[in-house]
Amino acid sequence: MSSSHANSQEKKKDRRSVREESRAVYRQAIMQAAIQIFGRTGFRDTKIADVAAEAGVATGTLYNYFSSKEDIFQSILDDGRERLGAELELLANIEDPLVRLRELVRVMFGFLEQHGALFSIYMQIGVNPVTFKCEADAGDEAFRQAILAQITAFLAEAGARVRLDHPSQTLAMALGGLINAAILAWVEGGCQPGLSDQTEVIMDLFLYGATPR
Amino acid sequence: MSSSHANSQEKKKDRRSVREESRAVYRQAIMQAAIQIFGRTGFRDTKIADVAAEAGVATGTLYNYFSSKEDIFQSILDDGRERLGAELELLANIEDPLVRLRELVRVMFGFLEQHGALFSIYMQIGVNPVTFKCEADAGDEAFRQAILAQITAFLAEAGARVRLDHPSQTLAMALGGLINAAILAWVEGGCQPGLSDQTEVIMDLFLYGATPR
Amino acid sequence: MSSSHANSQEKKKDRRSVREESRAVYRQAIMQAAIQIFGRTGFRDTKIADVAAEAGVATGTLYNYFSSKEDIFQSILDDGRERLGAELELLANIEDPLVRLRELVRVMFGFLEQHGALFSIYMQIGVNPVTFKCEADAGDEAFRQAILAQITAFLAEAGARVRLDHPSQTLAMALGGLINAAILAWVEGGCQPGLSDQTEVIMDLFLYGATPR
Amino acid sequence: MSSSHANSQEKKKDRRSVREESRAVYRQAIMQAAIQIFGRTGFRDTKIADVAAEAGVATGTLYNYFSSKEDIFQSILDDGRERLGAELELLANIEDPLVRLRELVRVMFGFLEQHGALFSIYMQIGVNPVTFKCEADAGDEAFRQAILAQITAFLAEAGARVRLDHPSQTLAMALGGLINAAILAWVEGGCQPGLSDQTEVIMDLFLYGATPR
DNA sequence: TATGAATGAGCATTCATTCAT
DNA sequence: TATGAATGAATGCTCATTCAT
Repeated sequence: MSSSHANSQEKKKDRRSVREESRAVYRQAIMQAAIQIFGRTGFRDTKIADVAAEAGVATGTLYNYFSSKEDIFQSILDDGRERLGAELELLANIEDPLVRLRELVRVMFGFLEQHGALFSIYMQIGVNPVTFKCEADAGDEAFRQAILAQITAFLAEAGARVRLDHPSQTLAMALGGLINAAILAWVEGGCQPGLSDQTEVIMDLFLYGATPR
Repeated sequence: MSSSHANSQEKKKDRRSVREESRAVYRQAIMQAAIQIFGRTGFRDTKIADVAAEAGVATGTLYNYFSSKEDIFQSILDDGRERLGAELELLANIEDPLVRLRELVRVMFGFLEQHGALFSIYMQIGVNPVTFKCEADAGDEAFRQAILAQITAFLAEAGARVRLDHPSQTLAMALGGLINAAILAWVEGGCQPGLSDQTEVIMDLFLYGATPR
Repeated sequence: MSSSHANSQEKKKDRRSVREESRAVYRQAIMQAAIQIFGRTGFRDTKIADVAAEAGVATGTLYNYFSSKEDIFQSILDDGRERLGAELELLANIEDPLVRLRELVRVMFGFLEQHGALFSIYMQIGVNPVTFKCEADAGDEAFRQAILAQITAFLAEAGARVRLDHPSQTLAMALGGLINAAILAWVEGGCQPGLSDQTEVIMDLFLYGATPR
Repeated sequence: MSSSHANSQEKKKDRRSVREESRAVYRQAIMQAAIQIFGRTGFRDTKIADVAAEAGVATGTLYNYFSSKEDIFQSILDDGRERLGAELELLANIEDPLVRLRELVRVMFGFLEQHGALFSIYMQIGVNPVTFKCEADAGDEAFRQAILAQITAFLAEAGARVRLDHPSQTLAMALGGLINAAILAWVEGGCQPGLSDQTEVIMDLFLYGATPR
């Protein structure tokens, strides 16, 4: 009897965990599909039906996992931020601030290479603060600012090893621009592998400029 | 009689030119209105009715001057490109390629300051080649490339006055990134006057980098 | 010239009044159609598309005249209330309160005979205070109460000509019940002409009861 | 062995009757829950999920006991009719037809007081023969008619003790209207206890009318 | 048999475009 | 040619029902 009881409990647990796992799997599948479609078509032009089709589920199913089209979009952004944020946190161990800066660039490039489609979602809001309205970009703008703040802090920590006749913010903005330019070129080139290799080039131009020494 | 005939012809001409002028005035009014609304609301979220209201005409009237919502949008872009292109052509007179480069930056910044609302239209397509689909961005991407090509040419013309261990395209891309960064910061700051003043800063960072000499 | 000017003004006026008239015609046509369909199908089961079809217009057209499905429903109720209210006001001239009461019954019966379909709309909210929730019934419940209040007042004015061992409100409630019963029977009988003829019967039963004198 | 056999048969019986009892318990629980929710929200606005939640079962379970949402609704009505019918049958013992009539009113009032929520379900179809369409109201309309027929019969049985210048049906209809009015007032007053006390008032007004003797 | 997630038909509303005046 | 009302296709979301576990 006790075994049967234990068994029943076990089954319940199993069922629950199976269900939870299944939920996670569905959520991920939907988000992956949505990343593809949003990335390809843009938020407004994406039809929920298309996302469902890409995910291989019925439209109604989406609403068992997300409350609305916007919720899906937000969840993708949040998820991406979380992942990138986690990767960036690992940089804290690096002693030298300029090395840390270089690795930050490398991490971002690596992240984009891994999550190409996700990136174009970011493009829809991150690069264009004017177009995309309040609802959706709040969190993301904060994230952009957070990265810029980190770059600024690294530069400040570098002290006299970088120029002091421009404020750290200005230098950070410049590096941000160079990173974006590399990304843009990479996207235009069709997202071919090798973005990470641009790290050295970007850092070289950032640190030493276009003039020969 | 001949005078009367001449008169009649003149009248016809007048009438025709008056009509043409009137058409041009309407077109301009509609485009101005559309720039405001598109800039404020984004392409997809803009309603034709709002553009018409802003322009002070009936919705049907728009379709006497433009064939569709997209046509209006495209016309705005073409118009802007034409104007900026004309301003950039004036640079040809400048001898020194690096001075020419600096003035190119200044011209772009000046243009943006003058056409703030127009700029955010550009944002909707120019900065994000991924999102905005084929129909609309063809012309604009070409324009972007044209500017980059010009920058590249200027840099090539500068010969050994710039580093030769990176291809001119790479340097051009870097300058493009710095320009974009400055623009982005300007927009985030609320498009306050003074963007042109960033020309020196951008060129300084581009040419000499972040490392003290 | 002045004549031409006057003419132009006239035309404008004409156009405006024609337009206003046209608007009114459309509104009425849509409301009539909606009365039919709501009456036949009930609020929830009525599809906007059906109303539009019945009215002979496109679905979008409805929204040029009403802001929502509920707005159409409300407008029908308001309109009906207004008409019935106007008819009831004419009773004020009648001296004898009991005659006035009888004529009130006759007016209500006559109104229903004229607006049969409209009646079943009333049924959807008026008779069932429990089911139909807050949004829609506020105005109508108030109207019901207003009529009951009027009946109550007439009875009070009748003084000792009616029984004083029950409060006027109770008597009014009873008369209301008799009216409703007659209406119900009339509806069940297929809304055949002759409802007004029930006035005397209802008043007779109300005043003298079921017991022979 | 035979005992074991008998035992086994007994067990089967037990098991079956246990199962049947269990089925009945579930059915009742679901119907009770549905009465609450339907009464609160109305048929169309009630979600099966809400009924299931109120009943404390899964949505799928409902469909093991009822074939559809409408089936649940119908079952509630049938059940209520059955119960009320049973109570009304007890009146048969009463000799005097007018006393029987009075007790019929009392039984109905008592039934409503006991089954308040059920009542508002009745309201959704019983009082409004126009709105609620054929599928659902057939049974109920029949029941309404059955009650009216009973009232009519009682009145006919009363012979000259009631007025003969109106057909019994008309008198029955009048009493039905008075009953409804009392119910309506009771509902509007929030279903406070004491509805049964209205029996005397209703009968008094029905029998003697509003005119003092 | 209970479960609860998947299903997908159904529907109110929007808005670019057309067209009669 | 200007007008602005009519048009109707398009789409996000709901929820009764089914079904695999």
